[in-house]
Amino acid sequence: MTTASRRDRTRLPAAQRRRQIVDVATRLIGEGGFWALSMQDVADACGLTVPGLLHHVGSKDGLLLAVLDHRDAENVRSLAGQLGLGADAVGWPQGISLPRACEALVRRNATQPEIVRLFSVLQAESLAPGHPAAEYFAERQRRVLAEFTAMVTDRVPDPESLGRQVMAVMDGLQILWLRDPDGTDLVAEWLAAAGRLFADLDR
Amino acid sequence: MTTASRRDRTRLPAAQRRRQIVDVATRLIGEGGFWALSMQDVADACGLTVPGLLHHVGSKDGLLLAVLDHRDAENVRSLAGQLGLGADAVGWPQGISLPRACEALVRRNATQPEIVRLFSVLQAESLAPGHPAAEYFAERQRRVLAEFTAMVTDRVPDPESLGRQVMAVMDGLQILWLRDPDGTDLVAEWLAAAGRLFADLDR
DNA sequence: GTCTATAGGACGATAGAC
DNA sequence: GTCTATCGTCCTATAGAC
Repeated sequence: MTTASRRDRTRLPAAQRRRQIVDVATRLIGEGGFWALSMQDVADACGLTVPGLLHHVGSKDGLLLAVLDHRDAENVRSLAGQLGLGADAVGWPQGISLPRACEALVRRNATQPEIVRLFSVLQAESLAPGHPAAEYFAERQRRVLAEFTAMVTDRVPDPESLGRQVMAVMDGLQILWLRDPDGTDLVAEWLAAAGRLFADLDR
Repeated sequence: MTTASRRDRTRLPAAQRRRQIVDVATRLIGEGGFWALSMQDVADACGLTVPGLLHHVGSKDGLLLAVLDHRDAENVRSLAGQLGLGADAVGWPQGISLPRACEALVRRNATQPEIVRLFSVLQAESLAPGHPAAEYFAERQRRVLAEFTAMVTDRVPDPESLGRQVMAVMDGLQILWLRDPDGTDLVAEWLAAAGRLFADLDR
């Protein structure tokens, strides 16, 4: 348990406190999105006052970026482990087919709806030009598209188009699933869609 | 031009004033999302004070629902006209194939990115349980899925699964397109995806 | 029916003491 | 590293003028 029901009065080391703040904020943003997030709620859950919280993250936007950076690192680490690859790969796993990589990604996402909701909500929220995470998600979209495209280059007529369609289906299915978790089987829907998308891919 | 740069002092009929308010709010929500929307900004753009604005829409949530209802009506009307059908159909056009209906929808969406962004942002924002538009989008998702499913029943093995994939691709492509309008051709990407999704559909 | 004036409560952020 | 005090802005509600 990293939260505190009332005021702790404990003086934590900076790194440990920061980790606690990121964990709490990840949970709260996943529940209500970034705009609904109150610094007061985060501070309360950490046993801090609001200025105490701001001392660590600078601003509400700074808190958001800290959460996103931590999730990115966590995702890369976890996916590399799941695929039996070394954790030294800074970005995307090498030497694996796009269908296999996507399936691993979807299977992992299906086990953590709160994290998926955090990304789904923020990805759409950040379509607004001035959003604090706009540049983060723009860069992320460019990076993922480049990785997906590279994995099917020379194997299909239009690799970039297939890459976009794969991204679109994964993101779109996540939204359908989050709004109706019991009526939608994320993994099954993805595998069905993948069968159609990757039909003409030589494996 | 339905906005006012300063205070108008004009006394408009209720229906006309309401229409003006909805138009202004539609634009502002499309630019920054619902959470970033300030009632003060809406009132200013309409030449009103904030309580004057609230008299017409009741609350900020009421304003949001008024915007969504108006867009729904507008979309149905426009799509029916585009497909050469009567405007008496309350819901979805009858007697038309799913691929044709989707193509018409995508072609129309490609001409109005601001409206598409409004729906994309709100759809994701409303994944948060307490969001004022949560029930609206949940109902909308059920309705669209039922309509899509009905249009391919008895023509594919798993009509509901295909319906979900079609919804997912359309929503997902819109997000990719909105973040990179110049690098993404929404209609072309949809047609390419549709070719894969509807491959085994007897037309 | 339509609007102005005003006030309450919550939020993000800053300055400065300990 | 954490606190108290304070500011400006926002949404909402009420009372009452036209």
